[in-house]
Amino acid sequence: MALPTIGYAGEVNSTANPTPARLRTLPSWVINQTAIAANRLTDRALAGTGSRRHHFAMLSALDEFGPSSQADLGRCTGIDRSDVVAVVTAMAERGFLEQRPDPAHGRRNIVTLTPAGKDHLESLSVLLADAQNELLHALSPAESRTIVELLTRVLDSR
Amino acid sequence: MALPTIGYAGEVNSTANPTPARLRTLPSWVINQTAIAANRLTDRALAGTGSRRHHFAMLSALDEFGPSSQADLGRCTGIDRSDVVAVVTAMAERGFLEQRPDPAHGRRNIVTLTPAGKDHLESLSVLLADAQNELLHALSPAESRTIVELLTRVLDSR
DNA sequence: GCCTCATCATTGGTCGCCCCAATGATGGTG
DNA sequence: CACCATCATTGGGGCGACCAATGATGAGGC
Repeated sequence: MALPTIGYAGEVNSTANPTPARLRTLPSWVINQTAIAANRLTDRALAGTGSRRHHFAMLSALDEFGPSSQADLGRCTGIDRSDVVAVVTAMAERGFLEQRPDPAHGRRNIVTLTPAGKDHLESLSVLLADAQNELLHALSPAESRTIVELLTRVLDSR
Repeated sequence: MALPTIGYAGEVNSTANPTPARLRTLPSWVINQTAIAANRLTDRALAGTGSRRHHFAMLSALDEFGPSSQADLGRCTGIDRSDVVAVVTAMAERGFLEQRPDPAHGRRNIVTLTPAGKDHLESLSVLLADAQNELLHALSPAESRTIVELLTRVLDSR
C-alpha cells in the first residue's frame, strides 16, 4: 500500500493544499464549511447597517406573524430566549420595534414592529438577496432551489 | 393587503411557531441552521473521545497527504494557522502525531501521524459516520450525494 | 380555592470557533 | 546583499450557541 507520493523530505505537500477526501465527502463538514462562507458573506452584506443576522430574523418574524411574545420569537427563529432579550432591546432603542407588557398575560411582553422597523427589514432584505446571489452564483436557479429543499427536509426531520 | 391573521390582542401567535418565510427561503439561513444541527450531532458523537472536529480534520489530512507542515495543514483543512498550533500540540501530547523541525527548512515544522493517531482517526471516522446517518436519515443516498455535490460546487466557486 | 407545575422575561456566564495583528526567525528572489 | 514572503507562535477580540437560575405570573388538577 503505497502512501501518497511524498517526493523527498524537503518537499512536503507544497503549494497545492487540496482538501482531504475524508473531509470532502463528509456531509457535516461540507455543510459547515458552506455555512462559514455564507455567514461571511451575509455578515459583510449587513456590515454598516448596525444590524446582524439575528436582527433580520426577528424583524422577519414580526413582519410575518404580527406582534409576538419574545418566547415565540425565539422559538420560530431558533434563537435562544436569552439572546432574544438583547436583540429586542437593541432594536427597540433604534425605534424598529416596541416592547410593552401584555395586558392579558402579566409575565409576557408583546413586541410590535414599527413602520421604521418594516423599512429597515426591507433594506436588509435587499442586501441579503445580493449576498445569496454571490454565494450561489455557481449554481443554476433550479439547483439553488434543490439545495434549499433538501436542507429544509433535513431540518424538518429533527 | 390583509396582514396575517392575528385573532385578538390576547392570542399572540401561540404554540405553533413556524419559521418565517423570509428565513425559510433564504439559502444562507437554511444552510446555517443545518450546519448548527450538523455540528450538534458531530460534537455529540465526538464527546468522550477527547477530540473535536478540528482534530479529525488534521488527522485526515496527515493520513492522506503524509507528513506536512502546519501551514499546509491549516490551508487544506481551512483552519487558521493560529488554531493549528493548539490542535497539533494537544494531539502530540496524546501521542497521535509527532512534531519535529524540518531539517531542510529551518522555519518549518513537519508533523507526522503515528500509528496510534491512525487508529484514533479510524475510530473517530466510525463515530462520525453514524452522525452523518443521523443527520441525513430523511434523505435518500442519492439525495445525500446531491447535497454534498451542490455544496461542494458552492465551496469551490470561491 | 389552593397547590403544583409550566411558562415568561431577564441576568449572567461558559465555551468553541473564526478571525486578525504582530513578532522573530528563516528562505527565496533579484 | 537587501527586500519580501513564509513559517510557527502568541495574544486577543468578537460572535454565536447554549445553559442554569430566578422572580413573577398563568394554567390545570383536585
